[in-house]
Amino acid sequence: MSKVGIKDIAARSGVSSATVSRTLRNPELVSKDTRTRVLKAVKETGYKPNRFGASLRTQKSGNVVVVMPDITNQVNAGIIRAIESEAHKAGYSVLLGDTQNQEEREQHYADMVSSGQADGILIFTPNLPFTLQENKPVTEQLPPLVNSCEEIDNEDIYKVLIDNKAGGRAAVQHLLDLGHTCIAAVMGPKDTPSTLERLAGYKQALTEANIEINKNLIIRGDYRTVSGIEAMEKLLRLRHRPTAVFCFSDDMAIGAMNALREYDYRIPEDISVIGFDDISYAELMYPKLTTIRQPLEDIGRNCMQLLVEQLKGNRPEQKVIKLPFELVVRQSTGPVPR
Amino acid sequence: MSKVGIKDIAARSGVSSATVSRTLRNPELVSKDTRTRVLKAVKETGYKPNRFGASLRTQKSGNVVVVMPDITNQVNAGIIRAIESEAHKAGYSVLLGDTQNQEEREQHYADMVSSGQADGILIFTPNLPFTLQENKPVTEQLPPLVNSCEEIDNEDIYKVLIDNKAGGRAAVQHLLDLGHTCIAAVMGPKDTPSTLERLAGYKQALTEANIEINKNLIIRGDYRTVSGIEAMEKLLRLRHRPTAVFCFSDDMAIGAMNALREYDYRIPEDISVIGFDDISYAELMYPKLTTIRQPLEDIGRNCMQLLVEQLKGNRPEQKVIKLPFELVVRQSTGPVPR
DNA sequence: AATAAAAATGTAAACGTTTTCATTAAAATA
DNA sequence: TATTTTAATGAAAACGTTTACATTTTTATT
Repeated sequence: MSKVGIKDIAARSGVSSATVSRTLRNPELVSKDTRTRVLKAVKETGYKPNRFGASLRTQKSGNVVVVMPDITNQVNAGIIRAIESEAHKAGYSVLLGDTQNQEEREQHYADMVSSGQADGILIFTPNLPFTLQENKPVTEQLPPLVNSCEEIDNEDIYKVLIDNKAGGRAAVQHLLDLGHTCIAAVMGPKDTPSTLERLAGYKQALTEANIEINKNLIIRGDYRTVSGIEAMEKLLRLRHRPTAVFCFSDDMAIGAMNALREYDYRIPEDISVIGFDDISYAELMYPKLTTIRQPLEDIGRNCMQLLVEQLKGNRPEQKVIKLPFELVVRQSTGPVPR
Repeated sequence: MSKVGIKDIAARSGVSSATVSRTLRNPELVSKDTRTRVLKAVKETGYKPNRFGASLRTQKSGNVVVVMPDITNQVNAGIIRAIESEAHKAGYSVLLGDTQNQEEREQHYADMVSSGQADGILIFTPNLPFTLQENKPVTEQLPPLVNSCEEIDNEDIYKVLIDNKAGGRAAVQHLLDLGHTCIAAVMGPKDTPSTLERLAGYKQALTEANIEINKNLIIRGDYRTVSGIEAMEKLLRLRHRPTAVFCFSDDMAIGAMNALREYDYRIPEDISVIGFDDISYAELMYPKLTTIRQPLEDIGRNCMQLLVEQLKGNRPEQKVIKLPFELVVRQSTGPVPR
């Protein structure tokens, strides 16, 4: 591997290392003549400035770390793709922090910014992996940071979110509009903000329609497919079966549909299913899944842009960016059977 | 953010910075007494050793970069999850290089290892983004590196692969066993090794069965869903329609099934569909997709392990690890209609 | 108690850049 | 042509660690 350093280039082109550095970082400061000479040497040797030397001096890593529970998830994958793309544009590299829901790992990735290995952090879990001191303003204690998807309970940090409660409400309202009154909910993982909000939306919609909330119709899931299957199996055992099911994620909705098919129910003739997310496979299911779309691309892009702003040293006035969701009606929901 | 450095800790605990460093890196070299004292200071201040100082000295970044065409893809996502997990175990962080099929980006990520920002690289594209000199042995010119999924045309680099040709052959053989003789193929992106191999397998199986290869039945795709839809539409227009379709990816198979449904074909009664990959959604489709399974988890794990070996300074004898595929028969394939 | 061996610690150099400040060369102005 | 201004370059310090080597302290051996 290349052991050629800035001094080699300096020697090779008969200038000082300072000039080499300038040629690479601030070409306008160096004469055309020497510039070409240096660049030639760089090309010939394949010289790449050592990042640590540079970073040590500048105190900037050029990295950004993103902390996510599971990158396999289509929602997260979609978001991270946009992040990566936007980061690249801004000249940053992204360090992947797949936490697999382990707090230890979350901490580990947060430490990367403490240790200077990353200049900023994107957090998609509801925990703030930094300890704050009471007396000081929050902003001064935190690195460039933005939070998304699972809202951290702190008003002072930057966030990009969708209105999960309104989303949940819209989903249920759609079912109500179709005449359903016995509507089940399959929740996401316990105590996650997104799930709590969607549940609040579910309850609000029912309450507004003067429908009593039936605890038996609310099942706990974890956003993953199998939990959708299991939830559906539980619901089917009920004496008063729901005629519609609102799953808090598309993956669970897909699981639910598979369970229904397993037991020969027709969708939506017997039971309607609505999901949340609008992952790409939603419209590829049979029947095509009705769902609430999250603008994944936008979320990722906005997250990164908001981070880049901070990285530039700015503290944008607006702390939270709300992005719109959208009800996408397809084939998995239909009128209540009579 | 923390501006506390090793010297602060040294001062705080009344030792030299060398001892602090040792306490953190080689605790066994320092007496129990001072150790606790130093650790206390570290804890109190929340000191995190600056990575650049350390890396500059040790010439190790503790990072690994993975270069992939598209992280949104379920296949890649599955692999990278395993990579991340394995990397974490070995104490490495992973830098995400989503190239989005742009050569410029590939190069960019490869430069990260040249610049010392990463100690090793995992490459899932068929190009080697390093220039080699003829006269020297390849191994000496390359950083720790392993290649997977899309095979790079070079015998000297470490690889973990599945036998795509045999996989293609197995898929077609399964269809032949069901009595099909008019079998279409929907290829992946032009000139990618994986697709070329699977095509070779397809042709071999047909030739062995004494079936002439019909070019009209071979359609070019790009592994993505829409190309599967389009390919199927083309096939349906043919005077002699195939009775079975082998799609070189599950995504395309899913697209193909959607197209078939769109035009009221029954699967598998009218046309059988087989995919490749066995992504998690394969068994959630209706009908459940028959496919060739790639052991994603294994691929990722082996890649990282092979890389870690090299990172340790070893050059394992065995250059390529072959992993087994598996035919997973589900519901999307059936006997030929008569 | 004297010596040798081992353990603990400190000193200082080194890692490869960037950038401030000083200096020199070139261009513009008088 | 002499002077001022601007542009181009160089010298050297600084970034924060780790570690080879030197030194001191402790423990073991005689």
